[in-house]
Amino acid sequence: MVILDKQIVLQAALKELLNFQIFSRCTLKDLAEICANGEVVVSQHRDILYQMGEVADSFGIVLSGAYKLTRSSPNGDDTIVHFCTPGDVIAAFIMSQERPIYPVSSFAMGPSRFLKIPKETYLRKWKERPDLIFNIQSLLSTRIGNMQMQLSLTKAPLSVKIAHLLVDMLNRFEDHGSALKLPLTRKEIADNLGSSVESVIRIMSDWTKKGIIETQDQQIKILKLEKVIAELEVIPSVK
Amino acid sequence: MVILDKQIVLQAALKELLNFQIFSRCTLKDLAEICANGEVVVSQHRDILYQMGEVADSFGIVLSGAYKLTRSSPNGDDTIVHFCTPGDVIAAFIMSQERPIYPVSSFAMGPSRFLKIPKETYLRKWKERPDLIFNIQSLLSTRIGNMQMQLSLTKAPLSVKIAHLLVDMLNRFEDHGSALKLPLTRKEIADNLGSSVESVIRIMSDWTKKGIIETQDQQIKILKLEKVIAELEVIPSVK
DNA sequence: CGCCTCTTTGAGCTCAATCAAGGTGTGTGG
DNA sequence: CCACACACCTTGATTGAGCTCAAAGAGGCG
Repeated sequence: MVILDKQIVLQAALKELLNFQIFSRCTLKDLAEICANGEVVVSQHRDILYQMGEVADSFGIVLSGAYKLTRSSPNGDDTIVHFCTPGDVIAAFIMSQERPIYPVSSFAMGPSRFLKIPKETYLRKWKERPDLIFNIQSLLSTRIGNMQMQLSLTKAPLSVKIAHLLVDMLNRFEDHGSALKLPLTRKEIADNLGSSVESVIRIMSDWTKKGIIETQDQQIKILKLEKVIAELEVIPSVK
Repeated sequence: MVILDKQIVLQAALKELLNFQIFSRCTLKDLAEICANGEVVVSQHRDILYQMGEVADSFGIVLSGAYKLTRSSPNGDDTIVHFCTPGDVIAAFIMSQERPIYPVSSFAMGPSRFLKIPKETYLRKWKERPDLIFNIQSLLSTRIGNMQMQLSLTKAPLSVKIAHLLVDMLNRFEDHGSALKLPLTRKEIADNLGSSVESVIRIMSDWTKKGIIETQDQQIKILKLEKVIAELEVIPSVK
């Protein structure tokens, strides 16, 4: 009975996958193969999905909600390396390694769902499909592009970085209006940008006062997108 | 005659490729296929290989020397996104896109050599070889790992970042002793770490005075590796 | 010889980190 | 049900690492 349930849930998940670009050219039958022995994981806020350093025996795709990828340093503070939103793959890149190790930890941000696929399926099914690999590669290069952008912003003032992050996050959920569809705390923003919570708060409070953004229940809403984008163009005067 | 020359040069280059891990499992015959219509580009210091924003019709592998990947911002300062050393591929990740555009510019650092391969060869030969694609993917994930590491160092003091960079660069040329095998200016270090030249100089001058490093002709030599590594562990005291 | 790149040093200033303290809402165990 | 812990947000005061600006010396090159 439980097994039957799982099958049903999996079937439903497969249909969801069709919406994501990576699988846009797949049929349901394809997906059934590709996701063989897959399992839908339902996570609560702050649940851990993968632990950095563990041997990686599975990977997967974010179905709904969001997961943050963190890398913890010896002392307390960890860095958020990436926010994974629906359609994002987690750990797929390392599946082709001999004995893969998760390079980062993954935590759920709010209630989320994840389609977990065993490594074996990857080796047996994914490897044979260049089209899939390329799609993953293009996801990867998007990710790299983002990171490069972030790196090139290191010299920029904090307000620019925050603005950039908000705009970026908003773009991912284009269809859902001006509110970020995931609970994003100021601490998380700080951990992602490599700054302190207090500084982030100071800037965002300012924006809130000016009516540029609004926060309710950790759901950030951007009221005046133009103003946020204007922040991005605060380029120090060039001679 | 010229063509013959080119063929000879190419043949020699193919042999060099055998030393790199990506091709470790290839035969010379394989390589001849993979590098069909390839061409060895000889670059001088500061020569540009690829221009950010241009349509990408070729990619390739660094044979010797080094290239820096830079991303220039609207105002003057550009960021160095990656240092490519022998065995590194450039632009291979974007070859599978419809109409790829170089996302960064590539400049030679000192005299360097690059094996340039047309996009067409990629589409006809590389695509069919999952093993190659995986090797590229693993290069990519190494690159991502590095960037993540760099991101997680954003909060660290500048000295830690510099130390990290030096150790990282040294590890790439493991066999060649304690000197970095590429001309690396302080400006370039600054551009890579997102800091100012002056700050980099201040820290490195200090190290030079202490006899930890030595610079001759932009060749940085690490005299006391332990001391540099010790810098990495300057973890702010935790309560 | 003038131009360019790279390095160096000093002085002043600024952004954001740190420290400190307080507020709110939620879960949890006595 | 209260107390306590915990996660998150907020504000103020202080401080320092590193940026900016300025000025100059040292090769290398056409």
